[in-house]
Amino acid sequence: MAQIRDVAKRAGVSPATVSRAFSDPGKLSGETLERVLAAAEELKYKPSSLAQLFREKRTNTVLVMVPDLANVFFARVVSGIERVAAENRYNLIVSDTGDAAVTESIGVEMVETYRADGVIQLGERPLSELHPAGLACAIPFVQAISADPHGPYPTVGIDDRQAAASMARYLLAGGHRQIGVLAGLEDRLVTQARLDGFRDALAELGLTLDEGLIEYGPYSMAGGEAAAARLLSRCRDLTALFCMSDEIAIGAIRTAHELGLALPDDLSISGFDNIEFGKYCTPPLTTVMQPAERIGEKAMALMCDILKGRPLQAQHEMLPTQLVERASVVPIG
Amino acid sequence: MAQIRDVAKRAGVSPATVSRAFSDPGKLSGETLERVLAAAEELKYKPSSLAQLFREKRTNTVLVMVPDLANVFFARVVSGIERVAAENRYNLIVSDTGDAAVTESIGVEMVETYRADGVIQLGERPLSELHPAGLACAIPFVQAISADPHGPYPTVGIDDRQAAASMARYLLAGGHRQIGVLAGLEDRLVTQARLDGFRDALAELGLTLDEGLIEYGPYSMAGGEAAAARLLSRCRDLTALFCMSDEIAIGAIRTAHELGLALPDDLSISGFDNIEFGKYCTPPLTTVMQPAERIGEKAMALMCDILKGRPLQAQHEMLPTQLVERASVVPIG
DNA sequence: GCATTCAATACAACCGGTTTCATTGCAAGG
DNA sequence: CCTTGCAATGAAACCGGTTGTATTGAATGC
Repeated sequence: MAQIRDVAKRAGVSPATVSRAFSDPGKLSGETLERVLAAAEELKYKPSSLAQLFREKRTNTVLVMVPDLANVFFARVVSGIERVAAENRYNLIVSDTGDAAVTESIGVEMVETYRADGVIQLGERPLSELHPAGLACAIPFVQAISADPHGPYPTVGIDDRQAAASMARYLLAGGHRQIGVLAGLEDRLVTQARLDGFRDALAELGLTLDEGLIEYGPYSMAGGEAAAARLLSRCRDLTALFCMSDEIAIGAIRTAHELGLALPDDLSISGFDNIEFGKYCTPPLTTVMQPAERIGEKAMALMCDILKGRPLQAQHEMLPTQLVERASVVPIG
Repeated sequence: MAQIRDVAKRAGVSPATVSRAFSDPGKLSGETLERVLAAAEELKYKPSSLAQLFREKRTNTVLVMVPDLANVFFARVVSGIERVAAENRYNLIVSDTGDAAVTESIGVEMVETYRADGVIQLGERPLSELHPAGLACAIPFVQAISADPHGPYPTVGIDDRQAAASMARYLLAGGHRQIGVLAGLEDRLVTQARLDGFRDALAELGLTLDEGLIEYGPYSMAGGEAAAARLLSRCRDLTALFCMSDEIAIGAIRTAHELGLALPDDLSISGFDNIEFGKYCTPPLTTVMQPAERIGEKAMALMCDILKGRPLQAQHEMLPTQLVERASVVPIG
């Protein structure tokens, strides 16, 4: 691979001039510029990113920490991040953090050792636990999805409480009163926020949530399948299931089918997220749309702002959700 | 951030000694080593990866080019790649190439400009088209999924022809003779390979494939939905649908439901890939398991071999598939 | 006791760009 | 005509590690 010195020699100029030909062409006389570019072209010269980045002390790379890459919802968010990253000529290092609790520290280390300029965290694993004091300032950090809007760092997500409340109202408007809740993992903020939303909607009708109708479990199809089995065997008079994610709902649908229930007439089931599969369920899943790609795009845009030193317009972006009416929820009776 | 010189000064040694303390501790006397490590610890010294990589002319990074990140199947492959990459301390730059045809060249450029050490390409987009002459030698390159086993570079995948044949035999053994084929995109090698497998199975019974029963379309749920609609309106006596991917099959199931068909009795539908959602379809999808994670793992392992200069055991890995019997295919009658 | 050898460590070059500062040369102004 | 100023370019330092080579000193052998 040709180097800058080779080009300089061929063009009869100094390396500095070649460097300037690319970074600040206006500084050169037209004739010199032409000669340099021609020489670079002939030698197929491309600056070594490694050398450039070393000099600049930047990596042009953002680390994205994903709890589960195989999860369609996260994959869509990453897809959105990817788009904006490409536009801004950033690379993405994608790390599947799995369920290990320690992995956050690698994010900090990646930045400290100059492997990434910033970290985007998907899902709920606040780095602040590890760097309690002013993490937001210490390293460029953005959290997306199920973010704590009261945390110290910028976040992008939806108003989980509001969104859950809207779905709950929809179920209640259909006359449902015995509504089981297939919540996700109990210790997640997002779970609590959505439960709060559900309670809000109940409260508007003067009702309260029967804690016995809540069944917790992993945010996955298998988790939903199992949770539904537990809940449905315990409570036999439910008319609807409020699921905290589409995957949980899909698992619940399977369980319901296996119990011989006719959906949606015997049991209404609602989801959350609006993953593509929902449309292809039997019956098609009524759910709350979360703008996954746009959340990713916004998160990366925020990261770009931070990295370029621009002031943030907002610390906590809340993107609009939308209730998607399909066939899995019907009015009672 | 503390630098190597700071540590050297504090430990009363030269920077070279500090460097060796990490890269080759055996070279130092026990006492010196201890002093250096203590100093590094106190200053919280971490070597700058940027400087190291620049010196080494390596990036410790592999570029993964994915046609569609939001596709669950690809996501699982990436997940497998990720695992092996992490084990070998490689970073992944993930690039969603979308449907643009030119994006391959960025892979080459990424390597040439020292942004990545090698490229793993998922799906069918042979870089060889751009670098016809001995690409395999020019840059470290591995292709996974629907790979051409006769190409010039290492590949990891399955025996598509064989796998398709096994599913076809299963359908035929169930007595099906009027089998529609929801093929993917016609111009893909993988599509042709699976069609060949289907023909093989027919030939074993002295039958030939009626080209009129093939319907091409995108490898997606929407594609399957549309293709099924076209095929089913054209051919009314089909007893089974052989789909080239689970997503296509899922789309077909939706169409069949909408046409009022009772599945699987009126129509058997088979998939290909074994994505998680297949198990949760109604009816649960009979399909061919492709070991997505293992393909990813193997692809990254191959890449590691190449990058470490180890000889490859095999140029073309074919991982075993397995027929997954569920409820969407039943014998005729 | 002196030469030889080897372990331990320091010195300095190097990776390939970018950038600061110095230098040159030409044009404009007094 | 000489000075001043600016545009264009070159020389060299620099980023922060790694590594080849030189150096030192102690141990070993004869």
